Amino acid sequence: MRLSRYFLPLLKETPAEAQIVSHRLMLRAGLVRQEAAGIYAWLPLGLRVLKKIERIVREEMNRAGAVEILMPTLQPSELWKETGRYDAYGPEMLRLKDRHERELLYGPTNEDMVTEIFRAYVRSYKSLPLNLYHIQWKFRDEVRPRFGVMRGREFLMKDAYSFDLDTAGARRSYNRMYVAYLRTFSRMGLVTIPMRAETGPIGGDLSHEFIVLADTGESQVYCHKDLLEMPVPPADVDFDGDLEPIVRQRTNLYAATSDVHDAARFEAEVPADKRMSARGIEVGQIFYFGTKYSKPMKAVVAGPDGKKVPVESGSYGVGVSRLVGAIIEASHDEAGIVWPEPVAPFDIGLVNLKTGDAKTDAACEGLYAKLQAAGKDVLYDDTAERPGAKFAGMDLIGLPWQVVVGPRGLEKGLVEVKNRKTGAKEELSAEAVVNRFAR
RNA sequence: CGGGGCGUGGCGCAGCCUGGUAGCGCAUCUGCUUUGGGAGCAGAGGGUCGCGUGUUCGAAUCACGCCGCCCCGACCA
Repeated sequence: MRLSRYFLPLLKETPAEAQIVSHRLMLRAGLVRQEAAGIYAWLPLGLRVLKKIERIVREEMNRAGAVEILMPTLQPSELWKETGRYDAYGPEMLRLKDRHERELLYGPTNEDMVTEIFRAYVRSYKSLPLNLYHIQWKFRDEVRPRFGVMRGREFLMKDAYSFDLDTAGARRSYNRMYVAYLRTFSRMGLVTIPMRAETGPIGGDLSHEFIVLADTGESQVYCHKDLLEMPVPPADVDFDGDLEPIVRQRTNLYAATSDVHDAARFEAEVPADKRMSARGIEVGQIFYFGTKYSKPMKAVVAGPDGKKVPVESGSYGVGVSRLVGAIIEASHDEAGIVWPEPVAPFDIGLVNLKTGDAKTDAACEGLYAKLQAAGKDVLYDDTAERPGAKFAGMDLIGLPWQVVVGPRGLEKGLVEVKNRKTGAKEELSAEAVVNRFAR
């Protein structure tokens, strides 16, 4: 992408409303624009990140055997009345009426609807286990939206729902999501710790929150330090096999959010030098809730004995839009964002220090073409800005690599490659740069 | 929902207390000079001060009402 033809509104000054660093940087780097409290428009650069995160989530869900669907944002009130949640959910649910005075709601979650879909088609235990997920916008009319996209009212969430014949099966489904989440967040460059958590209004009796440690996090968490060093399950982990050892390796160690924290147990179970208390951002949560929805909604299947039983379910959420903020909280410096490569909006920022200079332009065009041919996403700054402004802009938007081309280096036949994260710079020939990034 | 704060060119702010019809920096546009870490000079355009009502000869400024946004707390992916 040529910057001169792109839409990248960078802000030199920080908008007054933004308090935390990820929000400030998202506004300054032109990722999002706030349209109302907790409601954001995604600008080109932010959308690219959102899509990359979404893709990783999708790949790992599919790997774990979940099946993607897409449910609507608007739902009829009837489903929610069946489960009793229409009244129970309260003012956080946005309710509206269509022209025929029919009651609709903007979905804050989808247990009711997915259970309706399940019961409409599935009759036998032979169709189980089943895990249906979608990635869709949600709306929760939070009393107090804040922290930019970290606590928006409208947000993009991946929500998965598992269906099993019995509790043992449900436990296996839960474990699959547990392991899938470890992989998902790790691929985004995040260190997450699964923590025992309260189940909240969703219901159920087994739940873990996946927490990214960050000083600005909303949750106070307590855990065993070794959880930070746990190996991430490999890509070829067998999701049809026994995942219990992987899960237990972690759940054996103390980890809890403040809601369920037990100080006495913490001190008894964790040696003093291994105790860690910190702030964290919740980026995902998994629940097992059994027959909470299948019973009232009569989502039943015939078991091997021919008897109909309500299915055992769980739900599994990932805050996709929240992750954009969470990743920035976990990865930035004074100059701006430092994107982990897998979620960076572009792989490489190509900086032309002197547009209009024939040799510099030619060298840049050559690199731009070859790097793209090598499969890299390149943002080519071909604008007439001054070098200083270009450097500052590139650092702000945080692309992992900067390739800097100017007359001074070209005299020696060299261009500069800078690693945004380490700040390390090296001078290479244009050819060597292409080879560096070619796979 | 309780408490606090803010709303003035695109952005960041001053002016408000002590009413007299709007100012600064950045950005934008033009020209010249610059060009390896957010350039310099000269010039130009752009706002009737969130909305409404009231007080007053006169309201960005005072009063009342409304709307929007932010922060702290309780609640949540």
